[in-house]
Order: sequence, then C-alpha cells, then structure tokens
Amino acid sequence: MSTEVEQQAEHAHTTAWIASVLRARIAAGQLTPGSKLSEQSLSASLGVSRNTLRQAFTTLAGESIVTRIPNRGVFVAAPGVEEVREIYRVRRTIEPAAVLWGRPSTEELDAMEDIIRRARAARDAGSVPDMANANQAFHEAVVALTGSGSLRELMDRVLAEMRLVFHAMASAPDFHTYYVDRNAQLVKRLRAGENELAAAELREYLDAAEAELLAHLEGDAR
Amino acid sequence: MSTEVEQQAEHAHTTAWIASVLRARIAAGQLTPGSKLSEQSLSASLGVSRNTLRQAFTTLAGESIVTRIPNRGVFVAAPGVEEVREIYRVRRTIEPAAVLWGRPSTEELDAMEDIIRRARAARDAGSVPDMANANQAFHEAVVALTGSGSLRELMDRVLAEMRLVFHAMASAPDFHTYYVDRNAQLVKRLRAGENELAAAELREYLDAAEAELLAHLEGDAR
DNA sequence: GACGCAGGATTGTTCAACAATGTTTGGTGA
DNA sequence: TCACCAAACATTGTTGAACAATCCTGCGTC
Repeated sequence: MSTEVEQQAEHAHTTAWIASVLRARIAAGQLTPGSKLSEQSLSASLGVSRNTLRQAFTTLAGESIVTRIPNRGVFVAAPGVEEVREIYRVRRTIEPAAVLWGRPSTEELDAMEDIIRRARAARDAGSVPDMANANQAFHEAVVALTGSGSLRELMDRVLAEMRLVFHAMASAPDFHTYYVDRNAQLVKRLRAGENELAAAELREYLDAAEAELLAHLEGDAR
Repeated sequence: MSTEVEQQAEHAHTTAWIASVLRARIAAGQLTPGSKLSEQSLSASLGVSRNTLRQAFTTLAGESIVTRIPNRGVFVAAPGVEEVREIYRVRRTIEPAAVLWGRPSTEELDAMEDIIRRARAARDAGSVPDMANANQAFHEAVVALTGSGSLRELMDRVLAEMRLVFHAMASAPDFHTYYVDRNAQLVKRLRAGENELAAAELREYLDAAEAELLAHLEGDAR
C-alpha cells in the first residue's frame, strides 16, 4: 500500500497538486471524517515540504473539506446534523431555481437522461458507488442549467460534503435507489415545459431526502 | 503614506489577518483591479514573511478576489463583461429563489426597511458610497432569507466582485439611486405575502441592472 | 525594425529554526 | 483513589534564507 508519489510535477503548482490528491483521498473515503491530518507525517509521506502542504491545507479549508483548529491541526470535515441542514438549505434554493428559470436545451435534457440510464444500470447491477456518482452527476447537471460556474462550484462543494456525510455514517442507507425514478420524472416534466411543476416536485423531493438522511443520522448517533 | 502595520497579532492567525487586510484594501479601492501584488514589497510593507503572505494569497485566490498567474504573480481581480454576466447569473438564481421560497419574519422585513431608510438618507445626502453599502446590505438581507450561510457567503463574494467592477470603471454610473424604490416595492410585496410577484419583479430588476451595467461597461471599454 | 540572447528580477518550493500553544505524564496532597 | 498542578514533550504557526524555474528587460546583431 504505497502512499508515495512517483511523479513529482516538475515545477508547477505543487500545492494545487497536493490539494487535489488530498481531495481525492478524502472523497474516496481513504481519509475518514474527523481524522487528523498531521503536517509532519503527511509532508513526509507525500514528499513535499511542510510549508507547501500547509498551503494546500488553506485551499482545502477554503473549500470546507477540511477543518482547521488553531494550534491543534487540520481534520477531515465531519459534517453532522447542522451541516446536513445547511446542505439542504442550499440545494433547496438553487436546484429548484435552476429548474424553474432554466431553459434546458434538448442536448442538456438528453444528457440528463443519459445519466439516468447510467443510474438505472448501476441500480440493476447493485453498485452503490456508481449510483451515488450518477445521482451526483444528475444534480450537477440540474444546477448547470443556470449556466453559472460559481453555482456549479458551490454545488460541487455541497455534493462533496454529502459524500463525507455518507462516509461518516456507520451504515449506508439505501439512499439512491428510490430517487432514480424521481429524477426521470423531473426530466419528463422539463421536456414538457412544465417547469413550475418540476420545481415544486423537486422541492418536495429534497425535503424528503433531507428528512430521511436526518432520521438515519440521528438513529446513527444514538 | 505609511502602509505599515503597528499591531502585530501576537501569535494567532497572522495569515488570516493579512488576508483580511488585503481584502479590506481591495474593497476600499486602495488596491485597484489589475494591479500587481508583489510578494517582496508587500511582505516588507506588511511586516510578514513572504511565506505567510503567500498563504494569505491562496486564501484570497480561493475567494477569487485575486487572480494568480503561475510564475507571474498575483493581481487584483479585474472583472470584465464575462464576469459581470456570471455575477448576474448567480444573482438571478439565488435572489429570486430566496424571495420566492423564503418565509421572511417581521423582524427580517423590518430590518430590510431599515436598510432602505438608510439608502434613502444616503441618496438625499448624495453619498454614493453609503448608497452602495446600503444596496449591498439589502441584497445580502434578501439572500439571508434562505437561512443558508453558504449562500450568504457566495453572495458576499459576488457583491465584492461587483465592487471591483465599479472600481474598474472609469466613470461610475448613477447605479443605485434608481433602485432604492424598487427595493422598497419588493419589501412591500413580501409583507403582503405576494412572493411570486416579488420574485418576478426582482428578476426583471436584475435583468435591467445587468443590462445597464453591461452597456456602461462596453461604452467604457470603447 | 525584427530576432535572439545573456542578465536580472520574481515566483515556486524547500529547509531549518524558533516561538507559541496543546497534550501528556508524573507527582503531590487531600 | 482521586483531583489538581506543573514540567517535559509534541505539534502547529511563523520566519528567514536558500535555490531552481520561469518570466521580463535591455542590448547587440543582422
């Protein structure tokens, strides 16, 4: 299990490179929420200076993937109930807005249906990670309807935090299977030009998802 | 013109401190868009190491207050036409959404009217900066209706970028006077519970503002 | 005037050191 | 035994200097 880095990016953006490595490891669940990221050991194992690692940390802290406690160190973010509520506050605002006021092109709609197909395939194959990825891609596509890169970035951050929530949970709930069909329904509404209906249904959908997640989370904490 | 720092924060978050200093200077227009932030001179004048200044830079770059060009340095962000469009893509999504689906308490509505009073006072006094501040506070209050800190942060960033746009313009247009009354109208609608109407009017409002800003910007570039 | 090429300046990264804070350990007294 | 306190230890925050890589400048050549 070598955690070494073979390819040292010659002389460019080492700090960004390190940040992306850590991001990937955290997203993959290799670095579990709440665990400490020691400057000493990480700088050693990644083969970079403590100083540049530090810079990568500030980047990740800015993305709230990582929590920095002064003189204590940085820790992989461990989102709890309040964070989940915040996540859904964001989603409940921008996703329905994107649906309501977006004018999706047929290409965008086709792409969304492609994603749904992928999700169905993953569901039938019983692959939870693939389903999670597809679901994530779908909601990213929804936000992309706004055409805004900033909103897309925000959604990315939020979805990354969602992944952390799942990683922090002892038992993963069957969270995605149920919503595949609702996504399909959403695209159908959009294709019919029924944006208001689509937005309303999406809001219900998000409410239900939040409630389910919160229930599971509180049952977990007990 | 002393740009020195008298109070050296003893041993706490020097990097955050430096970041906030730079943020303030940029917001105040003391550091104009496009100007270069030399590591050497800044670290000297701020009395911090080049290394910690660098960390502050990555923070500010994450907030896109500052643009980093590899091996060239960091520059105060100079938003142009495309950035303005992006700003309004964001605003046109989250502000009407906040208005449409937010359930403002009477305290929140009172606070918004307070802000409008301040804006009117500034208008009558002819103080453009105060008007800009009040306008900014108003739109922040709108987004605050979502209850989401992340959205509020995003709005902060966007409004900071707006300030940069104004700083980058040769001549400032009379941008705020006209919209004070529209803000007042918005609050009236909200108080009456006419959220849909309020959202629709706000979208028109934002469209008009964007168009005016873009026209002025393009006239400026010519 | 265009091109190419040293030379200088600036950024990217690393290292070693120290100050400040946190954590742990061990002892003391009740 | 337990609570409390203080000294060792470890870790983070910050600094300064050093070097490599890249960019910019000015000069000479054609």
